[in-house]
Amino acid sequence: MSLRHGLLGILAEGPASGYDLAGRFQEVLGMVWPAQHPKIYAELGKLADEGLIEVDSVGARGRKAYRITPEGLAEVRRWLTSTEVDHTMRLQALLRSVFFWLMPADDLRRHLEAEAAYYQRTADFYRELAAAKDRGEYGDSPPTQAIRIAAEAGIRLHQALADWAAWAQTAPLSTDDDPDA
Amino acid sequence: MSLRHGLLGILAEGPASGYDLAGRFQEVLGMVWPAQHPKIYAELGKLADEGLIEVDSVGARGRKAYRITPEGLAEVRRWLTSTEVDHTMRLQALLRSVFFWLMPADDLRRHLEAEAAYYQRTADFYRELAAAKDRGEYGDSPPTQAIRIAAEAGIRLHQALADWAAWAQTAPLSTDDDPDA
DNA sequence: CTCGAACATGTCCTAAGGTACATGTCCGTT
DNA sequence: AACGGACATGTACCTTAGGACATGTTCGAG
Repeated sequence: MSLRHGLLGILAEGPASGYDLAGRFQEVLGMVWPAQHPKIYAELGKLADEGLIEVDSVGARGRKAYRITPEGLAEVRRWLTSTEVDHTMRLQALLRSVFFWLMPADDLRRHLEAEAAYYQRTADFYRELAAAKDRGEYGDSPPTQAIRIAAEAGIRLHQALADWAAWAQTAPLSTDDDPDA
Repeated sequence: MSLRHGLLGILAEGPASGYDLAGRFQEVLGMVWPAQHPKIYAELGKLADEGLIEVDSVGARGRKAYRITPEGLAEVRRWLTSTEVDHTMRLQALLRSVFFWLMPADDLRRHLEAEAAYYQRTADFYRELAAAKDRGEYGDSPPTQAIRIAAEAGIRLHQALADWAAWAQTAPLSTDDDPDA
């Protein structure tokens, strides 16, 4: 249940509406923790019921901005410092790699090339994000510095996968070329 | 819905029981695609209903070994070659890093050290696995070669995270040292 | 022969995630 | 004045994941 803490963490930066939060999860956070607006609105309702957040203001078009409460701030801090990190890494690309031997050699080559290109693109995206932060385009507030650190992980992870996909094309593997079996 | 394809892929290597599959998912696959036995038994039932696998033999202690059918094999191949890769990378450690600025500096330092140690350990685990494969301890059948490739990804990803955690300790970050707020 | 560990399969319930559906507002352009 | 796009919030439903519970068997060690 990390979504609630993700929401609390973003709200710790300042008040935001469900729509705002959905946007944030879409752009940057979405690559590391996808969340759709229905889940977000539902979770915000629960957090408000529990007193971890409260309505800050109601604006035009029914916009409801939430503000984190002291209890909510304490809860994110507790999560960050006192709970075990879940190291689960569900990567479909890696699951697929276990079954590469079932792919015709030609399809596999194309697949690895596409994968390498995708990961390289994504690594470059994070590289650009990091560069923009380093140029000071987003200021240097603590939240911005933290996102810079997260971006570095994005760069390193995706570059590692891009290099891996390139390496995999040179690795020995007898593929099963007969699709009729 | 990758679990079904994960099961089909393992069964493509040869007949296995739900218990066997749970074991396989626990050891190696578990790090990339966790699955508990209740899910596995349920999915095996569905796969059998759809004719993608069938009961191969019933042994002692109610052991039911399943065998992949030609339709099942075609389905894994279809999944591998004709479906889009889901690049979602849900990493709690990365989500947390976005909120590092909320952690007291001392807790953060300890946290990053523990994280670095964990990732280094895991990278070394995959390194040992890869070395064993390279020494030929598991033969050199196509499935073994594929697992060697997957292990390489495990090494690179976890090493990247270990290096990142070490780097993060040197990155500029004004943390919020006041837990009462 | 007894007992514990590993073998072996399953049900049930809850939580979490994802898609589709549904509704209404405000603003800028044509 | 009409319309489209971005803003904004929600409900309903279905699938997937995970933990708790439940049951019975075989085998080896003491």
